[in-house]
Amino acid sequence: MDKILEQLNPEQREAAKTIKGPVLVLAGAGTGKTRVITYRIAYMLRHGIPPENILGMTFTNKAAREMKERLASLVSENDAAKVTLGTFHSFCARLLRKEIRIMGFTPNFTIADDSDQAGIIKQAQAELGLSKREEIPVERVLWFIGNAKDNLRTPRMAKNAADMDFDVLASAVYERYQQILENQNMLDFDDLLFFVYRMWNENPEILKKYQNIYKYILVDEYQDTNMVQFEMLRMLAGNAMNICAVGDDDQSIYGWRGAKVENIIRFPEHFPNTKLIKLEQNYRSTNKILGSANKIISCNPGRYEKSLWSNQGEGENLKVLQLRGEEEEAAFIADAISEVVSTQDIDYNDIAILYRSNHLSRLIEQSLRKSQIPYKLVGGQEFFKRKEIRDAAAYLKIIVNPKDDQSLLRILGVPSRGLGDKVVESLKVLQRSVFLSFTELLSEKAFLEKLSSKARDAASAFSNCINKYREIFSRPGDLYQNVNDYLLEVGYLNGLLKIYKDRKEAEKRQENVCEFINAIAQYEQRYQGKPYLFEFLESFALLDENDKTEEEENSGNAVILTTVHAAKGLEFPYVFIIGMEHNIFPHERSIKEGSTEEELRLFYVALTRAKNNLTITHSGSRMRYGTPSSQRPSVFLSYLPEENVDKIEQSQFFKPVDKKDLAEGFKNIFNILNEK
DNA sequence: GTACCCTTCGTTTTT
DNA sequence: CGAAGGGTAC
Ligand SMILES: Nc1ncnc2c1ncn2[C@@H]1O[C@H](COP(=O)(O)OP(=O)(O)OP(=O)(O)O)[C@@H](O)[C@H]1O
Repeated sequence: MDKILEQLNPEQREAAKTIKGPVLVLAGAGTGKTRVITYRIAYMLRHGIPPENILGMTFTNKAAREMKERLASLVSENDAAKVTLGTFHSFCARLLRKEIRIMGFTPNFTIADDSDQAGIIKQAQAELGLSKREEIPVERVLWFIGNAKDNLRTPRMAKNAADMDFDVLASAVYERYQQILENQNMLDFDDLLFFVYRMWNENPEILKKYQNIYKYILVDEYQDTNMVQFEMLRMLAGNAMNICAVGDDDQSIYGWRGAKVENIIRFPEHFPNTKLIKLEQNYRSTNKILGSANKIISCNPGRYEKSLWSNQGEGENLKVLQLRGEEEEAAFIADAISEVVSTQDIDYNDIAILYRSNHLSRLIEQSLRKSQIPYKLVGGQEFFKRKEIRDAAAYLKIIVNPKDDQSLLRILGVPSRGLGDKVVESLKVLQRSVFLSFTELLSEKAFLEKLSSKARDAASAFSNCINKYREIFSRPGDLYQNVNDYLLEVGYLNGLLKIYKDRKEAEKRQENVCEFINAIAQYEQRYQGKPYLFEFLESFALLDENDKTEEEENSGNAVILTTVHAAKGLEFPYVFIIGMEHNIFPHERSIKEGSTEEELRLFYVALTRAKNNLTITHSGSRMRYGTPSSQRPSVFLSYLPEENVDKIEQSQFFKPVDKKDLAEGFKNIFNILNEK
């Protein structure tokens, strides 16, 4: 038999072999769905399908990279490299670099981050002349616009559909917002998908072109696709419908950002003559863990029952511990890890610590550092949200996209260079009559004439520097060197010391910026050939830099700290779940909104990450907004099957109660008593 | 135009 | 408790 197919069970094999027509693999956790995708691609390549014709969609960029590596080990590296693998967002971004002119943008468009978005929304509301009373909070507008785009609504459609006052106002803001984005040659995250959808929808010949390229489509984590993503897939799959989706409705955990489980449930309706395949063998977890997870998910009403079994043995009971406070919890985790690593055949990188929300990692990190336990914090875009990093990125964006006024506003006064609010005001005024972007205006006579001689000199110097580096960066390569030179010459690197008066803080910020520049160097090394600056920025905007495959520090041997969301699709021999408390997991807000079913699925995902050992902790008290609050254990804990769980004290974790030891101990005590 | 002090406020989850 | 934004005093 085929070498590739040998490594699959009969059901998986069936899915891998069926390369024509729609295939849906609907199966529980750890049953080898991702493996089906990978091996199916390998099988297709072995059977002469050109790699260029294959498109694989993953949920994260990291998953795409790992799949590519796995693929390279199954087929030739060359073939693997030619398969298109990525997230919907990165796929769309790359596609738009080639095709976006038809949508009235130019290929050097930049991607708006959320601070850009917030700024534009404020500007839009100001331009509409909304008073403080009428203004809608930025987050609500953001939600409205994102929701509209996910559901294929343009500003005009949103306006037409608006009936309530709020919708009327919000869609007006949406319209302004979109106009501002267009003026600045910017797209937001959701636009990446929506633009491709509209482009294909309105230009059949372009759709046709891509249908002829991507003849075979595979999608991982299909339960977390949203409406645009589905519509894109439906269009691209066309009549041939060579599409294979894998997923698990019980692991749908992104409903809050528009993902639709119906997509996977109704796949057979959407794609007629679907071959539906179910996988029931779990290759990941012991039966104690799998049984507990099955029991948990069965507490949700109205789901499609799945039967799952495992031959990974019975395994050990789950351990549940209550700690007095959060410091104790953090200390316990560190102690437990030290113990486990020194007494069992377990490495740091076999261990993961999972939690509901990012801030819960803080104390754990401190505690691990104190115990000198190497760890790696995944996801958590804290680093990229730092002011100094975003400022540095804005300096680069302004080079790539001269129309990016948002970035210019961001960095014009950072560090202060004599160009403040007054200058910004006159830029805005002038823009109403002279239709140029802010960077262009900076070197316009009409603008410079309005300034004091001091401001004029500052503006000219600044704009000369930008123009000089725009020229330099118009060629690919030498990014590291050029970025360094540029940030130095434009006064940003040294300016940091002026901006942050506290010495220590300034140095820390400078360090961060250096790390950012190092990321550019790493990107350059990874890249085959010479990258353009815009390519790095795109990779940066798509958070590609966020989850690089483990190399670097710790030689890869480190405990993983991650949210449950970011752990989706991963597996670890030894898992800790922390902060298992009411109002944390399930989250307070989900309780208020009545969306605890998704929280329970999230808990299911957390449990099913573990292969052999699972320890769950909750704390009796926790600081909330700087004041201590007493915490109750999560209801979810009471759903666990009692026979699979040991509720233990801290001390018992370190001295497992062994019946023989116990008997021995009693004997000794009796002996001592008798002697006396 | 800039520096610093004061309030306010809020905390899911992420491509 | 911390970040971030607004307001006031140089
Ligand atoms: N046929 C098989 N033979 C041996 N091991 C397998 C087989 N199929 C899958 N596995 C192993 O089972 C584990 C889980 O596989 P995989 O990650 O593909 O499952 P999944 O269904 O995608 O999981 P999840 O639902 O959590 O994303 C992996 O370690 C994989 O190597």
